Amino acid sequence: MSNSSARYNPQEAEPRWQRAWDEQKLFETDTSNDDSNSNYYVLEMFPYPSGRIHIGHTRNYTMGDVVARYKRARGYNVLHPMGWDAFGMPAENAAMQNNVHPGEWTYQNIDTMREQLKLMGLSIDWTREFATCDPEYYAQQQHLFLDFLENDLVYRKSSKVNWDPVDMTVLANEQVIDGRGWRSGAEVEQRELTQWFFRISDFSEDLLSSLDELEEWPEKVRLMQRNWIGHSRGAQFDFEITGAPDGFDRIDVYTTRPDTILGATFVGISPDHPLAKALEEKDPRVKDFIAACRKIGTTEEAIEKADKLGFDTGIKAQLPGGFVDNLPVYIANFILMDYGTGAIFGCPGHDQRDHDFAVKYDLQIIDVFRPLGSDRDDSFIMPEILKEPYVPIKDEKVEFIRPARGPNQMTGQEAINHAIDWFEERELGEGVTNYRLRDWGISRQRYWGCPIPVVHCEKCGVVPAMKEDLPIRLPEDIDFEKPGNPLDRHPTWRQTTCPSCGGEAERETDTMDTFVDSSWYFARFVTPRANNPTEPATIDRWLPVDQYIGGIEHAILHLLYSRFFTRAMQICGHLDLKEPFKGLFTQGMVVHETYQDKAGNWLDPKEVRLEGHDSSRKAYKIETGEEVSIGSIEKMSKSKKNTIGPEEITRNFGADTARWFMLSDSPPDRDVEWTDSGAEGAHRFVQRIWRLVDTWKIRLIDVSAPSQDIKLSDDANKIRQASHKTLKSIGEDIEKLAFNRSIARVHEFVNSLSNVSMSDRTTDDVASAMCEGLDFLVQCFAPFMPHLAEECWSVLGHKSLVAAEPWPIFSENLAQDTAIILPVQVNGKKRAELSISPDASNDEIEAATLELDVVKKILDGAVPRKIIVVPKRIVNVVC
RNA sequence: GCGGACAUGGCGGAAUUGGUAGACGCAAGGGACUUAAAAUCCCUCGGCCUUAGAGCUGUCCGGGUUCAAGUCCCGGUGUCCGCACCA
Repeated sequence: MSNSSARYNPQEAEPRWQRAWDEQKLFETDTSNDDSNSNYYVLEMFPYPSGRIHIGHTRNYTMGDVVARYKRARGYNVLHPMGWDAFGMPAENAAMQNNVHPGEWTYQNIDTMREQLKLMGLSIDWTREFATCDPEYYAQQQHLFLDFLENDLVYRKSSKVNWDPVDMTVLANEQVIDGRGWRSGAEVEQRELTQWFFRISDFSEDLLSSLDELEEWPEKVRLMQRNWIGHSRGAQFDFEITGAPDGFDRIDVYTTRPDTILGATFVGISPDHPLAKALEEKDPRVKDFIAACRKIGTTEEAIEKADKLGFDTGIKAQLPGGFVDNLPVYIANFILMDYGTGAIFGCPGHDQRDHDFAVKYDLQIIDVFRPLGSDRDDSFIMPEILKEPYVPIKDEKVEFIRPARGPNQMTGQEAINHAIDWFEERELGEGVTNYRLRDWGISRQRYWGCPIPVVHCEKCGVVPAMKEDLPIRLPEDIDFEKPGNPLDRHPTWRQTTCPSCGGEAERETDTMDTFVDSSWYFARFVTPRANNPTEPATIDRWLPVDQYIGGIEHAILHLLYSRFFTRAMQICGHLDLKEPFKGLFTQGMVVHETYQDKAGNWLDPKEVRLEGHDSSRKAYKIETGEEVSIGSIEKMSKSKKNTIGPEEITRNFGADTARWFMLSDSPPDRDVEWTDSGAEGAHRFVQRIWRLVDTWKIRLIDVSAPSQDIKLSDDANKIRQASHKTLKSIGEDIEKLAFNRSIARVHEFVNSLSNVSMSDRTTDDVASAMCEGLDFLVQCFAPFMPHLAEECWSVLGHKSLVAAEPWPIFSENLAQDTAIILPVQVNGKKRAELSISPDASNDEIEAATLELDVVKKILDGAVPRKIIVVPKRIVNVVC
């Protein structure tokens, strides 16, 4: 069966070993054990079934697979599942374009992609597979929704929402990027709709402060989440107002700079502020102004260009006690209703935006503090004098000129705290913490999503579905002829009875945001067929996920939602922890060169022939011979045609080569450039290992690895030292996910084993050390190239599967060198090397150093001032 | 504007966290084997040099600390990323 030819044939061997693993059910995990210390959960972000696996997926899953196989060898009970994030717009788009049911399209894609993934030889427990569009899964999600409803974690409100006019659905704030829909790219409009919201903002403080404990997360992701949650500390207080409509006698404002209150020269309110709305009804000019504000788009460009617009309402504001007085109240387009109170005071002396506004509307500019050492005089300063606002950096000390006369110095932060105290002492206002994070709107006006399990009853209002009625299934017979939500116009699906009164009622036709589906799937994998969302007895032995791996693009949305969901599930008793992912790793993308012809059309790498190298490289279109330009290296994308399919690589070189190449060279968190020569190089290495093993197999038939206590010849000992050293460093590097370094160590090990010549004169102890060395080698690269490893393992005479073997036992003693080489510096410059026993004392090293010819020559009889010996590192002679 | 990260040969990147800079790989050049090609094996591969040496120089630029700096400190430059009318 195994081929004994000089070349390894992955096309033949890979499926054979995949079958062997399957037959032994090697990767099926028993989650019911009660020894949670030996459990290890490694998970890669599950894919959307778009149709084909792309190379980026492959890199992601290979990383997880290396960890899974390594941890399994280290004796852990490893859980490594796979599923499908299967609801979403593309299925509906396909339905509209090709007249195919979204479900059919999705499940066909899943079948294709599962086959593609299986070619990679991943150690996945496929018995746990599910798709989020399986009714069995979304039934449990509906169950969670009802629990959330009971625990007041979800609510309904009418609000202005982001409406994507192309996808014809609502988007969460997180899904609006530069004012455009994250999927469609269409400019988002504002609409008033009644929507379901998850109370994520109630958890702002916890979500923020717990980030500090996520030590195995990249600092970058934690920082992005910190910024997104957006903590700010300030003061909230009321202005009294005069001249306003009945019922309005004060304006509540929020500020992070209460220390500038004495420089306030106007008050501004949002066009959506209740007071603005009241004024709008009485005064057509206000109505016109507000309409003008709404017209301005929310895109970045629009905001950049937009002028600061203000409308003087004629109302005057003052702080009780007369500290500031007679401030004009403006409606201003730059004030957001959903941050703080929707109203501010303006201090043009110390804020750029307020300054712009003041200049435009000719308002007073007053400064409150100035840089230390400034000799400006203590007086009101008009716009022409204070051309720029003075905005000190946070820790900068400033000198206050109001209210105190004379020196009054403190840093910005001290001043803010001081001002909050000032407000509180006078009972004018209070310190308030604000967050940027808004509640998560989850209603989507789409078909292909999880139905929200509630009904609308004329008599009883909004009534939750009964848990025994779950799942509320999506109807199969749907019509995609018209845009919008097909559930809305389905002839019968909406009609139901009210669970409360039994009368006629209508189903909710909105479905849940697909980010809900991915917010708890990791928990479901532990007991994927349970009759409840989780099995509390089992789940806490497996969560949190020990190592989660995925793209940085999910740094905010998915990872923040999952953290919220875990907390919400804890409140509902489905599990008992707050943080779902203990270790997080964000992997880089696979990128490729781009090619473009004269007309600007992108070309597939397969259509291009390359010539020359370095700066004289040229590319030609194979079909026409026309020279085409070589563009930048970019993320693989269909639009730029610079994609390479995983099958293509598997067909040419086998899965192991692809796996090896994608983890070589580039550190896993950085992008890796796919190049043909790199892939060929990886394949050459596969064959090189095969030759090494194949060469030695005959000689090793009657030999076994040397036992620990046996003394070996120097040659044999060197091999044994290299084996144990390599074993250690590869293990450490895999633990750190430094796959590129592990791979370099494997290369070095192969280089050194290849230097051992096999001849008739090879002694038995060398052969014995080689026996151990080759076993170690195969086990070390097995997590990376599992098929080749099995083939080598079997050729080396083992009856077992290497995938089921424990990691070899490392011995510190055997890794110990008999002599080490110390670099010798004189005045910090390397001049010589010293070969010496590793346990030589510093005195012995000093003495040996001074005996070196080079050192003697340089010293020329002089006595060195100092000799620095760093054990096992370096010697430096100072003279 | 605010916040953050990074900068090492022709290229991707190592460097035990202050201790031999350039591991390992890719590309390139030379040689061996072969009728030839592929495959394989061996050698060279940061720069400089009328002194080819255990020589000088060299990790974005300019300073500093240290016996010793790619690594630490101060000041610049450049690139990339996140957020952004957030009061």
